Amino acid sequence: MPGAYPTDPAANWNNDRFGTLSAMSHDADQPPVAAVVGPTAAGKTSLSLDLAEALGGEIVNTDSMQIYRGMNVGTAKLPVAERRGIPHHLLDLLEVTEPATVAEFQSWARTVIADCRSRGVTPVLVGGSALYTRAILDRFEFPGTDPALRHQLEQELAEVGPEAMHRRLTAVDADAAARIIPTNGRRIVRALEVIAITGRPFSATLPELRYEVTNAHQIGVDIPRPVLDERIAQRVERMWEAGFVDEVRRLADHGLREGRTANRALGYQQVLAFLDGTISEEEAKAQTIAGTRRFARRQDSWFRKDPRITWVAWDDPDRVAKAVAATRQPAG
RNA sequence: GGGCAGGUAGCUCAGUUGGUACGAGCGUCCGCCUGAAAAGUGGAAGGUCGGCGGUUCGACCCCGCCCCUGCCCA
Repeated sequence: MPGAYPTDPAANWNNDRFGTLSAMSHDADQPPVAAVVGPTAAGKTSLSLDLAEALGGEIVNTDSMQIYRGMNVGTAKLPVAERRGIPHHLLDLLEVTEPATVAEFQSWARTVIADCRSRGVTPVLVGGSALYTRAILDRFEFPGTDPALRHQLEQELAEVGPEAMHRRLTAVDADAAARIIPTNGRRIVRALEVIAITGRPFSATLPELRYEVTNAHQIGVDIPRPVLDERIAQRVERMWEAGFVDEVRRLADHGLREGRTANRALGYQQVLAFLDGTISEEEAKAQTIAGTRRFARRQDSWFRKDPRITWVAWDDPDRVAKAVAATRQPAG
């Protein structure tokens, strides 16, 4: 199984991190942008391949974890041999020790999208990271970040707790504080960071549902929860059979534990706990299944409230045709 | 056949010296989310306290019988 994936990014055509920079055109004639969304294990990958083939498109990964080199089995990354010769972008760009961030991903993805379109190719985005997809397609502007400051705030959070930090936030920005629940330390820290950096109130909130990228279309894979739950259990089972534990062990040797984001990935964090002796292997597997189901429900609630998404049933025989039709609809 | 322990929310278990179940974790459902998003976080709905009978003003908690589960002795 290992070896089925590119290990040397330079030899892999996925690695277009420094791809052609072409300004995003607002020309309505250019190819549309398709995005296949939905919960994990619903069948996004397969639909996206069919869609890309039908449209002569290329795949753009919008999955926050498949961007990591070496994280293959656990992220259900499609092996090169199964990609049907279709170019796949934004895979295997980072080492597990490197943090991934939405802002960076947004910029990479937009560059790739513009590049595809400039060549007359339809980008087909695929991934279950709802925030990433929205950050790419909608109008998102991220205030900067300051690692040192962030670190300091997190230190304080660990010491005094979220409520105390929240009171601090209230003092400097009552409006922002009112919108953040006092127990959500993560968001409180980010708000304080942004305020410190910009010297202005933390006004960053989710923008309205409006495409910033022209002629974009989202296709959601609709699947009943009982079916999805079963598929998740089977997928995790197969991951184990495919050597998932070995993959994690190998990545652990490459610093997975020291990472900021990669080691939080579903399955990886559980297997790490198993390797550290905190839980048994069976518990690791069970927790991976449970965690993935929980995640799938969270994804669902994100996508469900986006009325722009065209939903197609996971098992609809005409789903590809429907996805093609949705992508070819006039922009709007 | 006898003994012991236990049968309380979908699951694992707290709890009431008899006065309307104070429950908890998990799950389920619903929600929030701008540089960790496969992360982080809030809320809600769920129980005739194994069954039948008795004692009592009143029982999930006491008594009797029965059923089920686990362990032990024959």
